[in-house]
Amino acid sequence: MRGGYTMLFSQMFMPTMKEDPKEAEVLSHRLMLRAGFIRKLASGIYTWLPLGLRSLRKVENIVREEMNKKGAQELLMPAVQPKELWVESGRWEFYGKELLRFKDRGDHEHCLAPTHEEVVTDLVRREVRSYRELPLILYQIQTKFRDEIRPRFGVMRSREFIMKDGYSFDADEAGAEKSYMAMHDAYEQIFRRCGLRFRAVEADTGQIGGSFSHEFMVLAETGEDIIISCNNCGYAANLERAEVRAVARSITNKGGSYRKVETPGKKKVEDVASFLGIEPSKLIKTLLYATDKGTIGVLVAGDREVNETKLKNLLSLEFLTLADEATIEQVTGGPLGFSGPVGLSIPLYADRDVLCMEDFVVGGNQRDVHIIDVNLGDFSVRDFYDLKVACVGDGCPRCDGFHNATRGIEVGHIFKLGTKYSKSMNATFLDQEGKEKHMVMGCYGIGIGRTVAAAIEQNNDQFGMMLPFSIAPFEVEVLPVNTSHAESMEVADTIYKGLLAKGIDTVLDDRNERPGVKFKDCDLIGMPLRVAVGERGLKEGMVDIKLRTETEPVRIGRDEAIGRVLEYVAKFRGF
RNA sequence: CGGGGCGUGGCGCAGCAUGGUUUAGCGCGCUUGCCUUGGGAGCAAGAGGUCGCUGGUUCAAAUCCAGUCGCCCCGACCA
Repeated sequence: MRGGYTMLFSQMFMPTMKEDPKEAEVLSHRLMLRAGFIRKLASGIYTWLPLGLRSLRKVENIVREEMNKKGAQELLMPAVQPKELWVESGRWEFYGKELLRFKDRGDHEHCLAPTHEEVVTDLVRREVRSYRELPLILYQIQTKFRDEIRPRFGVMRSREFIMKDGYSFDADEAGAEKSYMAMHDAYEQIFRRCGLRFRAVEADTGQIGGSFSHEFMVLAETGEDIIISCNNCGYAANLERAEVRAVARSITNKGGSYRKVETPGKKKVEDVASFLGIEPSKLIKTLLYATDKGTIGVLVAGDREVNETKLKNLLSLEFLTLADEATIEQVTGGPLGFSGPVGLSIPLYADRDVLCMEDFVVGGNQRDVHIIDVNLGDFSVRDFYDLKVACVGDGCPRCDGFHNATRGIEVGHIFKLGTKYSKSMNATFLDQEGKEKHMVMGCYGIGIGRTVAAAIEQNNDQFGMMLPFSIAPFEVEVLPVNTSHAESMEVADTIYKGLLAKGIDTVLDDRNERPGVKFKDCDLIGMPLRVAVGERGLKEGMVDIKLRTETEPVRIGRDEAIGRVLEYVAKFRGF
């Protein structure tokens, strides 16, 4: 039996654990270790064991099917890539330490690929000459490596990971949008079929520009990302992207009545506010940033944070960081913690909240001094923009609703690249008029392993995993309660073989273990459907069928078991 | 990279402040036998650790000191 298709637990390599391993913090990680899905080799580097691999493959196949349905074609690109391509795209320099670099014996520099824009663009530019060959969507399912700052949560954020990455090449913007929408559609199908509760949210497009980027977020308390969504309309975005509705200015106070007050040693907003006996929202924070376009100042309400992504995009900045103390003193004349807009000569950008503030407090640009009763007429800013980090309760930019916040796990990201890579790497084609044009690209990623982990994170109970039929390692487990009871084994074997013959992904727990051990393992691994065959039931010719999601089994005649299982599978497997 | 913590049989831990009664211990797991079989049983007998590594202090180091490696957790990246 060994070496063949092993669907007998007695012969399967499935090291389950009764106790929680110390290294695991989040639930999915713990369960994946306990259920024998994965084992760690090194920080952020994991082996997928047979059970886990079965789930991983099922996700992969769902991805393949849905990608293929959209006309995308699978290929497989190298993980080791020469430096030259990355220099050409400009990313050898920009990618940073996440890009693992090394030299081969000939002293040539290479990297372990974290993503494949360079290679796929190089491939396509060599082979595609004509608009007739476009559009083209290529994808692969392949191991990537990113030397993450801090790997954690097991396979959720690992350094080596399996990713589906796809790339579209179109002749024009309209085509690129079509490809993008096709991928968006495919992703919806993929995550739906994986049984995930998810949401596609708008994401930042950053330096690449363009207006299209969505992240597919699996909703989970332990998610690392924050999703802002409207309680009224369909608007949803990640935190760095989330916009806030503009509010009309209702203040007419022209100012001119401000005065300085002593605020000895009060640098933080909270300290100043409590010292003056006012709410932090009555203050305006003046933050100085060092940028590639010089030092700038940003004004935001005292109780809010500046969204640096918004700021970066607004001013098309390459580089943005908070100014150091020396710069602050030089620009404002006062120390850190006492900066204010009054009298400053650097460019000031204000959050729109400031428009609705009156008689507020700002720093006095000198030690231990703040200014109170300040109004908009008392200083000048370039303009007012949406610059703050969105919060629960903020107004939706699209309707009259308000923002909610939830946590999510990013399992997919689709991105309109435009001509960033086709320009830097000169990927062109001849259009209908014989003119040379740059291809318009998109890229589309799915973390395959992360998707498995996210599904577990979202589907579990105190006993273990509760994966859906579509991605559980097996669909059905036949569990003979006592393997030394001949009739039990006979009936179990008949049902097991009968289900296999019907194309049901079935496993037989034929281990000579005590019942408790087998039931616990079955629950831990989260077999969607369990058929328990025991001496007791058989006395009446019955076996027990139980869905993992139900608490009580259904007792049914032994000869009807296969038929009933087929009904369940038909109902829940779907697709 | 900064801050915190941990490295002791396969897993989870105790022992370490106050070096020597410890032949380094416990639970789970593992092996063998008996027994048991509808929710991680019971009894008995076993196997398995140069206490992360290197160096130092000492008559004596799991225990003290230094260095080093690995891992985990909290903050800056991304699928």
